[in-house]
Amino acid sequence: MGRAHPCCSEEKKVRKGLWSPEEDERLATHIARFGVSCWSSIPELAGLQRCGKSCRLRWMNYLRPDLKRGRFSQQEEDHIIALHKALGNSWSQIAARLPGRSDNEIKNFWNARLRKKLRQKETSSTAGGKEPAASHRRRGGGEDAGTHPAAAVFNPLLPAPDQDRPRPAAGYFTAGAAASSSCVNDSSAAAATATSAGGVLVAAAAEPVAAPSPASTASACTEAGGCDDGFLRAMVDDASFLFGDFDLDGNQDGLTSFWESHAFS
DNA sequence: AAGATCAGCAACCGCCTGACC
DNA sequence: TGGTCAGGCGGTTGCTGATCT
Repeated sequence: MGRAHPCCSEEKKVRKGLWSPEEDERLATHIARFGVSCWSSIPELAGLQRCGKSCRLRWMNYLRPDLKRGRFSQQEEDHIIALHKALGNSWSQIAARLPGRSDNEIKNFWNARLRKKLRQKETSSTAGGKEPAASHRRRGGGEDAGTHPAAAVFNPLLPAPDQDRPRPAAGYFTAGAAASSSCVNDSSAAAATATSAGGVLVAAAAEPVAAPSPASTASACTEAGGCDDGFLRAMVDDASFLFGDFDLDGNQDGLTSFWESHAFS
C-alpha cells in the first residue's frame, strides 16, 4: 500500500488548501440531505473539486454537527491527560471518549499546549523555576477559536442550544461509511447500518425523497427504493441548526443567507 | 509603525487496515 | 488467495493572526 489514493491523484483536478464557505456549504448540504455512503463519490455528487479524503476530513474535524469546539475546559484537559497516559497517541480513541471533540482538535491541543505544559511542569519541578515567558504569550482569545476565520462562523452557534437538545451520537452521519470500507451499493445494508450506528434514527421509511443517484442515497434509502425520511429529516434538522433553515425540497435560502450574514470580516 | 516571533489550527501526507472482487 | 480500493489514523506542515520588541 502507501500509494496515492486514486481520488487524490494528480490525474483529477482537485483543489487543496483552506475550504471556502461555499465548499463547506456544498458539503454540509449534501451530507445533510443524502448522508455519507462513499466519501470518494461525494466530491462529484456535491459538486466539489476536492478529494474524498479531504471531504471526510473536513466533515469529521469541522462540519460535523456534534462538534462543540471552543476552548477546552479544565475538566476536559484533565481528561485528555489521563486518557493520553492510558492510551498514548491514539487520538481517535481519546476523541471517542471526549464527546464533541475531534481527534485532530485533541491532537492539536495536545501538541500545542499540554505537552509543553507537562514539560514545563517537569522542568519546574526539577529546577523549581518559573514559567517560561512563552507561556503567557497568548493570542487574544486564542483557545476559544474565535479568531480563525472559519472557526468564527460556527462557534457562536454550537454551544448554547446544544445543551438541552438531544443529538445523534457521534458517527451518525458517517454510519454509512462505517458500514464498510468500500462504497456500499447495497442500500438496505447501508441504511440498516446507519440506523444501528446512529442509535436514534427512525427505521421506518416514510415518503420517498427524490435522490440524484444510487450512491448518494445509500445510507438513507431502503432497498425498495424508499428513502428513510426520518433519517433525512434528522440530518436536515441538524444541518438547519448549523446553517439556518432549508428544506428537503432544495430550498437553501437559509443556508445561503447564513453564509452571507456571517461573512468573514 | 513595522518587523519578528509565537501560538493555534486547518489541512495534507503517508501508511495501515479491512472489505470486496 | 492475492490484488485493489476506500476509510481511518497519526504525524507533520504551513498559514493566519496576535503579541512582543
